[in-house]
Amino acid sequence: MKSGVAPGSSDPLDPGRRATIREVAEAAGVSRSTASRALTGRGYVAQPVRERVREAARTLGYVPDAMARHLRQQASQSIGVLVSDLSNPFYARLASSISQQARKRQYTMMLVDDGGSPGVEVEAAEAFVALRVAGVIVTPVSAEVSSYLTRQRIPVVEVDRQFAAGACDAVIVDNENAARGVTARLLALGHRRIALVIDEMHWTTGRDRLAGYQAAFAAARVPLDPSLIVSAGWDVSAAQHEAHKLLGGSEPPTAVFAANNVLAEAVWRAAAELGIGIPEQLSLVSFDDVPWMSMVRPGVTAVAQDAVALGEAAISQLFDRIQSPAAPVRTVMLSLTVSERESTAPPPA
Amino acid sequence: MKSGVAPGSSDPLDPGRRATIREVAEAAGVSRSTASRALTGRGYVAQPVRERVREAARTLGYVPDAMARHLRQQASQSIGVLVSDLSNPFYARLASSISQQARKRQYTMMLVDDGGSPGVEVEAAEAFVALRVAGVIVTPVSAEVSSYLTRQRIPVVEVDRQFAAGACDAVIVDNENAARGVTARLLALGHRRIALVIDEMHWTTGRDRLAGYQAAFAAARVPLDPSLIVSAGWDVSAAQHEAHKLLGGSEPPTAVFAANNVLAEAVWRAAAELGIGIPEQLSLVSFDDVPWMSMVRPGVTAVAQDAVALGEAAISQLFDRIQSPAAPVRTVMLSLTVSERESTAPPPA
DNA sequence: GCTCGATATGGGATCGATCCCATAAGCTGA
DNA sequence: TCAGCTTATGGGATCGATCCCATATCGAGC
Repeated sequence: MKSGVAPGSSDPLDPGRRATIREVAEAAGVSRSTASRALTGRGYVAQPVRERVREAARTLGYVPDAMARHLRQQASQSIGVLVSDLSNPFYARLASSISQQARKRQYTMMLVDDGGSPGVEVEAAEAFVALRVAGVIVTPVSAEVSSYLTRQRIPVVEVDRQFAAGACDAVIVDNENAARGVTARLLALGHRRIALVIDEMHWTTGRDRLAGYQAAFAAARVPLDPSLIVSAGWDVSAAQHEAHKLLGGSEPPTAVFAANNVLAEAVWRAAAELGIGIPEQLSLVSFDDVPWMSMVRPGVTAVAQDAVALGEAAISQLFDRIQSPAAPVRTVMLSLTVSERESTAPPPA
Repeated sequence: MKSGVAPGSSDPLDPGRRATIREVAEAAGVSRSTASRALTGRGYVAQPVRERVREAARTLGYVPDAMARHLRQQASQSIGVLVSDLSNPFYARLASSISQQARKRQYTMMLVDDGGSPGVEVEAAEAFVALRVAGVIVTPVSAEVSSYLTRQRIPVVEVDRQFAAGACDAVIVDNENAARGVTARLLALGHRRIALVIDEMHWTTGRDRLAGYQAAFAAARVPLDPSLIVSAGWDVSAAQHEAHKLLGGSEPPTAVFAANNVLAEAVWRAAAELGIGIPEQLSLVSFDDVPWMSMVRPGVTAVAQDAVALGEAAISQLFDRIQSPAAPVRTVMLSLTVSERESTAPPPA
């Protein structure tokens, strides 16, 4: 009668400490090796023994220690995900989609909301390295993350934005085409003073949306007033202030193309404050379709990014990379659709 | 000249494998023990030695293996978080808040979106146990999770909903009071046919919101028509169908209290479809204030839950519990405020 | 001179699971 | 009868970091 545990423990699921495989093996009367084979299903184990071990594990409430397993196997079953702002519905849907896909593949997800800060981003990447994650999906805010993780031999996929073009995989959307499309639509309606409200213009997202906007003007041979390109920053309220200035100015635009959902919200609110009627006095188009755009009246026409598809593409790309680390780097570009609503009309006469 | 690595490796940050503490120690000409002490800062190390070791670690791009460390220390630096639906802004803000707080405390967050499925929830809990997380924060959909994790001696905090009252810590909001308050407001405006559109009525959230609704009727001595309590399920479109039936029926309500933001959205869309004017023909109040409610016209009056405060309270509760596992179980209840907007008015004459 | 304490370092054991290898039994076929 | 194969099991070694303990040196105090 081997003992040593607390006296009178009635519940087998009530150990002072958690059960280890050694205890499972002892309970089943086999060695740790056999117990391990029985539970993982790798290697020879006689049928009755396998069942005895499984039964013992169940009784003891045994849950294998993932740390120990991964340490031995030098590979973990989790992926790291790094997004800019979880409270933005776009990133939330992206994260949700990635979480679901990861679970399907029996991986767990480490998620960090870096709040758009490069410092936090790199810090989180270091934590991922320490945890030896199998791979990382990131919506980058600097070139540092991907290069650091690549140096550390950890597969990375950049999503939405791309900083390390050619150096690591990426899944992005066709920003330029979509931006050109909606801008062209506004031009075709007769608008000439079309403002672009944007956050930044150096990363792929901003750069390409800007490029599409400019390309549409060029194709229509319409001169472009550079003062209509407004850099409005990240914060909703700051952006709202900028939008207020733009719309309330002496020579306001007749249409606005907002480069993301936060900026569209800012423009919408600013227009409401100023009592500017949409679409009679101002046409509005957004990049990134989120629920409120189909709830307000008039509904806001928006370029729809399928965040779920984006997440799925990213994770499938990541697992391809994990499987074949030496395969050539790939950039996947998803095309976009436009959700046509009622926020556009010809400019006021 | 000890060697063995790939020939001609020029970049010190380009190892075939990742550097271990053994290699750092060798590079600095000390033992592993000393290197460990130098890096963790625990125990005696002479100043020059400490600097030599740190320098060697930097040069080699050394990142300690969290698995190995936690295996040895029998404690991990990560927490598990389990939410019902990341694409719902309420859970997204909650997760975002928890992520930020965890990072501040040098913990990483494992996040799972269980999609409201009890099966997935338990599965995720098992993964958390396997990873030996320091604690778990969960918006539970069954009593199983908390009891399982508690049995496994893992600190749990239930947030938003409470299943294991008295058995584990919880952070919830004062659902009953808030529900009674807004219902009373509608009654005071003269409404008698006030519908409650709700998802479930057995968990704390649903039960208490229902109780508050009923209490308001009782206090006002107004009889309550049970057919006005509509169970509309989880899905937006299904809920929209239910709302459509309710509002389009022969004896429609003059006011609706929607028990969460998804249901409010469904009611809002259904009213729009049917051309029912808010607030002239129908007053609407929501539980859980989300951005679109302040963007649509009229704005929707809503009970505001501060998801950020909820997350902060949950995580501080969790760390208290981690520090003192034997402390008495606590339930924290946060009070709520009402965002008064324009979606309510006296009933049509 | 010797003990005592503080400073400083290294050697091995340890955490829990896996996996290579040794061993052995049972069976087939030459 | 024995080699050669399959089936089945157990005994260490291993992953990487930590930490207890042994050891060593130095200076101070008696």
